[in-house]
Amino acid sequence: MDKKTTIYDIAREAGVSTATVTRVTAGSAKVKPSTRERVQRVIDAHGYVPSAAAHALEGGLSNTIAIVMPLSANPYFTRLFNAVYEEAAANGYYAWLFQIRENSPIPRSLIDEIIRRRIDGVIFAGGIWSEERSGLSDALTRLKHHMPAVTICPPTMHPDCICIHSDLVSCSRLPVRHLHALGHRRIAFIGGSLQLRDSSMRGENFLRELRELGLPDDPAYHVDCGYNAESGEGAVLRMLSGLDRRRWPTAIIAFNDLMALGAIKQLKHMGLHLPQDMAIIGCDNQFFCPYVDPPLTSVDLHPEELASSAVRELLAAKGASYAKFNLMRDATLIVRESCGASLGYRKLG
Amino acid sequence: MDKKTTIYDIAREAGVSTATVTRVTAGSAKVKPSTRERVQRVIDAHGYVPSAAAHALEGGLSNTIAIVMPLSANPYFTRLFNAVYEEAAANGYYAWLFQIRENSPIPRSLIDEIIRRRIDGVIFAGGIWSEERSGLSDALTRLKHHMPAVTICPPTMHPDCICIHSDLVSCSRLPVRHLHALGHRRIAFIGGSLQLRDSSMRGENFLRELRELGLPDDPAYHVDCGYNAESGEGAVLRMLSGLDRRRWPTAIIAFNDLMALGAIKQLKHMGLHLPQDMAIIGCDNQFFCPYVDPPLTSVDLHPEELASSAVRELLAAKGASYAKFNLMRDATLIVRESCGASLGYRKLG
DNA sequence: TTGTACGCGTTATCAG
DNA sequence: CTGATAACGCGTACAA
Repeated sequence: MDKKTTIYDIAREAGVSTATVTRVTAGSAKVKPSTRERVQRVIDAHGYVPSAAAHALEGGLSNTIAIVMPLSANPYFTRLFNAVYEEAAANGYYAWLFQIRENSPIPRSLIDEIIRRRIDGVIFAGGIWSEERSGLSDALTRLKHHMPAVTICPPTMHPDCICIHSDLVSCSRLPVRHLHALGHRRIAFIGGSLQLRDSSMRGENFLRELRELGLPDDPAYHVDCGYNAESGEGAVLRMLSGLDRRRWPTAIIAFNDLMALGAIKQLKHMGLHLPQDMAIIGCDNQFFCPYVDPPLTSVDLHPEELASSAVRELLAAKGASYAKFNLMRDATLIVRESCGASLGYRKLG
Repeated sequence: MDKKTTIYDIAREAGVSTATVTRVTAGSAKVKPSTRERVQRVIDAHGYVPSAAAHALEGGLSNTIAIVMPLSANPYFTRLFNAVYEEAAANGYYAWLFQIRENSPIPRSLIDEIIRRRIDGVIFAGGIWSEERSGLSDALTRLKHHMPAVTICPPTMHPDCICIHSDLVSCSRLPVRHLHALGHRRIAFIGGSLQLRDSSMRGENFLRELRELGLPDDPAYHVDCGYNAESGEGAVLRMLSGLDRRRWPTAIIAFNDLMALGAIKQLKHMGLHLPQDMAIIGCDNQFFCPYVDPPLTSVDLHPEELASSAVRELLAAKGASYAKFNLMRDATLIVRESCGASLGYRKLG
């Protein structure tokens, strides 16, 4: 690493003033071609690039938005981030990802860091936060004076953020009604922890749907667990082994596709044939769904659209004093074979 | 957004000098407790946080490393990034992800941006770059004067980077020898484009292994295609439909697990039983491998270790004029059921 | 077309 | 313990 060359070095070596160097780098004002060329030569020779820090200090913007998400291997978050990155880029911004440990609160120091760097706005994503324990509320309050914030997670009442979320009602309704229409009567839900906001809301909605259809809302059909494939495996094992075979559900809805993957493995391991012996529906419509055996029916929450809306709203809110509002995106059921629809028969639960 | 409050505002309102405010925020020097408390109160009231830009200008560091990767849904890159992020955090750094379009060269403007922001070092990841067409070489040359660089991809001869890579020989050898030991004689490889560096090296190594074992290196057993599940599907279809059934391979090695996923779907669709009728081995040992039917045997390239080594070497290289060197990490074969090992029989090709 | 001089927000140095 | 002040690198008025 050479010791950093500054605009002064360039100016001196090219025999011009710093102002002229700026004129060349910014490409803006008129500079005599011969001068411009001479300066450019020196710039190239040194590989000189103006410092963003000095520029920002001088009034330039950081052109950066932050996104805060749980550190997770779940591709849902990759999709979310990629879409944020793309939409930001389309608007001339860079997206900076800050990760937090799953199930631990947003560190105060992280928010400080984001403020320190004078970032233009923040997106908080990750449905699994319980608002109270997550520190989200604190974070929004502290951020309030500095930059706009958007959340992509279950609706928040906090006044200092725009809140973009999936339609958690249709997210439960779609698979339940679909299974019901196929003739299923005993439907189970394996979902993340009831302690956490997103999964408990989904769980509640699930139960409401069952009741509306007059189906049994047996607590044994609702298993609390983690969020990955392994959790799905364990959940199915626990649920079925605790139940007399005649009371087994005929269909399972999983909180996400990872869990569905685990559930399928466990069901096959127990000798069941899918979807004949058990229908299953996941959530997130991940890339692997068409490749699961049987191909996995799943609810698509359209994370890419949530993400691009989030970026647009964030940038629109910038500078202006923005009003809090919620924006909801429909869910879509993508029917494949794991729910048995293609069998063309109506199961009688 | 309030108009930004500066250290001057705090100083004035607390009736002290800016120096004292710094002493309070930095927590370093001695300040009379009563003064400190008074200043802190004003700071809290305004939610004041010192600007990183001004700090950097004054000589402070950015404490940021960049990682440049292809924009991809492949979870391999998520694992890589997450590990970089964690290792960086463990060393007091933030990792900033910059994405580039798959198969397009690294934009000059991106490198400029990274220099502009005075980032402390860069990691380039993504095995699929052909060095010449990727602009990697240019990028390294331009970066040379500004910050150290580490690549995580096939070994580069470029003098201005530390190069960390997987052992591409064992990556081909492990699955080929394993299948050979199981009795397979006609082994195929479906790999990314031969145009690109990583896949062509893997392809060559694959052929060399076949020859060393005296197996047929029929060109029909080597299909060129993309990198996702869909590509895998197509590759299998093209390969098998172009081949007399008696000449079909008895085993397929896929460039990565995504392609293996697609291959498996296509093979089942053609009515084959796995692994009896066809063994298959993937690469990357992704989270879904144990949940594929049959569970997918895969080569683990240990991306997390590549990533953390990259960060450590990068930080070690910082400031010092560093020497170019290569660092190679072994691959590991994770045997599951898709290669038929558990069948305990030796197939005679 | 070009140069001079100041301000941006911080920290560090040095004097009190 | 505290305050005044000089950098830090850049862009931008304003002047020439």
